[in-house]
Amino acid sequence: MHEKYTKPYDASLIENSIYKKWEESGYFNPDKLPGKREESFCIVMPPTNANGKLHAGHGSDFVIKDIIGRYQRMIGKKVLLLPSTDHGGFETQGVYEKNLQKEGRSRFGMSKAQLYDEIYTFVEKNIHNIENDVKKLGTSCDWSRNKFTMQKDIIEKVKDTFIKMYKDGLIYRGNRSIHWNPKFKTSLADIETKFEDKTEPFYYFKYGPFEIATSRPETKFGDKYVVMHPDDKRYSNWKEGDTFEAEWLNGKITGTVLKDEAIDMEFGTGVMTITPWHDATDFEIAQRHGLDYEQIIDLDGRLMDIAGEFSGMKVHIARPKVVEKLKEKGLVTKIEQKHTHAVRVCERTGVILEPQLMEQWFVKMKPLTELALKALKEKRFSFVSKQFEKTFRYWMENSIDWNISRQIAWGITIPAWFKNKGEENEEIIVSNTKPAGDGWKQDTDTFDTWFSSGQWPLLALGYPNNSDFKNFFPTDVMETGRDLVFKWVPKMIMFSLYLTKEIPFKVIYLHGMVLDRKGQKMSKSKGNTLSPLELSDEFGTDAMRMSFIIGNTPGKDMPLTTNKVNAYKKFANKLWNISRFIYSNTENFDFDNFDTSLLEKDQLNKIEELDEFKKDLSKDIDEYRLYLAAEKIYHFIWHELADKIIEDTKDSVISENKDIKNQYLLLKFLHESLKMLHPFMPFITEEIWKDFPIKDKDLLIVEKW
RNA sequence: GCGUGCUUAGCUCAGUUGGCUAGAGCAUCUCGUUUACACCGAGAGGGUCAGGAGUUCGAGUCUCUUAGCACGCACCA
Repeated sequence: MHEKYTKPYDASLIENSIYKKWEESGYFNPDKLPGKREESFCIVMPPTNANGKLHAGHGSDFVIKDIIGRYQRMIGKKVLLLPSTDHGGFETQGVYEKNLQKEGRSRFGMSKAQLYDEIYTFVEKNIHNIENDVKKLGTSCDWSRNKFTMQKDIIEKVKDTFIKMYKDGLIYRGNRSIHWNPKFKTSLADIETKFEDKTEPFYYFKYGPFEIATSRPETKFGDKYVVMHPDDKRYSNWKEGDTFEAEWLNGKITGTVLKDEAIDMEFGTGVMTITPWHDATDFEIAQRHGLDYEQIIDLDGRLMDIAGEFSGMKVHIARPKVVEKLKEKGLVTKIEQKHTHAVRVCERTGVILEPQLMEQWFVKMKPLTELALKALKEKRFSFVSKQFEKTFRYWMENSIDWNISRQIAWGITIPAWFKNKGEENEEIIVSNTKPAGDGWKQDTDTFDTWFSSGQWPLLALGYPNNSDFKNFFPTDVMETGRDLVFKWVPKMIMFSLYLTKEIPFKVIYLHGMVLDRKGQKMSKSKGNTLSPLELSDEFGTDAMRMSFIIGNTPGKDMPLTTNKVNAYKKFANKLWNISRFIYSNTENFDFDNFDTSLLEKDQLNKIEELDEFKKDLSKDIDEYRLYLAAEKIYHFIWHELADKIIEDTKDSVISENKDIKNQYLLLKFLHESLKMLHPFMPFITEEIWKDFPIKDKDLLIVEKW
């Protein structure tokens, strides 16, 4: 009887040493796995952002992939779980700038190169911390292949992709309405923004013969067009191109009437003026009607010279003053104090965004989305939860061109060169090297993070020539959070189809968000976060892993409570005691050489049931019903092995004349149970496996399923 | 406005292709400790499976419909 089993199971005593054993065995590395393994299996793990700590969402993230990986390893495949870190572009720079602020410093007054170097150092340290955290979750990934998006070879390939796409006409330089973050001074893609409801006053102004309504009076300096719906009977006397005189902010102006179907007749007065430079819808109207446009707000978010006495003011300060001036002129007809509307803000920083017209790099999406839709139609990849297929399709059918340039230091520089040829003419060359001749200036912009992470399965495996790429691509499963169904997954599919004609992965498993006990999103500001590491410390990693899986179908959000984690901590202890009982009553039993022909019908039936159970469990895992499989094995061990097998055979193995058939049965059930539970609860099963009476056995992690 | 999901025990949720008496964890109640395990065991209570209609020999499961909730997307001059 082993001393250790006399005490309740204590995860903290064994987890570190077990993980170390696995690492030392080399079995995380597919090249070092024992036995002959024909088939390979690969999951490229979504890169963790280099700027923070692991949160509860990462719990599901790593646990699900690890369960799948461990199972595939046990059924005899060459398994590669590839870990990686993403530089996190804009987000990371934001985190770093906050740190600077705390030190009383700022990035302004620092060269871009200096900022880049400082962030690199910061990130390197963080990556190390994150690695340790991922190990704490029991993740069996191959650290020797760890990849980072800012590695030199990866940067080169990202640039090569850009150049190839430019040559193929899939990337263009365009002057379009983009989302500008005036605080962090960069443009953003649509998916990096979100809407926030704001309740603000809504103003009605007299504008010549019309009444217009707006929530942004401070943008109205240059407006000289009024737009109405062509079917609006109230204004049927006015025709497109009619002009009128109006007293306005800077004195008298001549306005022009436009008719456009984008106007909502129900909203406001049914007439609006347009500000194309600072509103995407207005810009589209202006383009349709061939109008010119003027910038009102600069990149700092301040009014420009056109605003007269208001020039230089931040928009939110100017607004009440502008209204005051209009009031004095007698042009304010009505103010609704509580108008609730959605304002576009930066998803990461919450900063209110200002639409601006700017020259940026855009990816032409249509040819790429068509590739993805075709592959979907041909069922070359599939979603574990079918509902995501619709979301995916919707995004592919409605995506607009993608702004990939960011005006931040922390990112991969865009390999483009500009030469001013006088007036507004600019010559552009896309190349890794400086073009011959004088006057070439390199583009100072960097790529959107998603431009590199979108190519991640390819880049991480060393596309196009690395042997890993040949062995493991296309990968088997993409497992990530359901919020990435349109942010990331389609990009990987499109880049992969474009560059290699292959799909990047066969199966897409999307998990839901982890919520707090009340079903609310976890966030630092609400103070309701549960760190997987704290859970692991308190209840054991194995218990934490089970709680992330059970009772949660793929794609569905899941409230997490410590109560639930505790339930699986109890389960670990139960298994511990089961092992204690079995080992202490089978001492000196020769499991290797037991003659199974001695078994009687009773035992044979039980073993047959065991086989049936295992088949069923395997099927569940094969079809990614991990939540069911975990619950079944839990139930099997507690209510079959403990409640029935042990209870029924107890007397016969405790007595002086031990029944060797039942001893065998107990060990057989324990053997299989440990294997079946191992993907879910790897630490405790590996620990118990140490004492299993088989000679010359290897680690459980590579035991044959 | 468009889309997706949800509504099953007091709470959180499973229930895979329709098929034994609808399950688990937590919570509640009763009993039990010289017992592998009190981080336990034996047992109990608790459900018109949101409402309605339909398909079927049979519906928690499929179809339609009503209501409520959540999330995503679009618009918000």
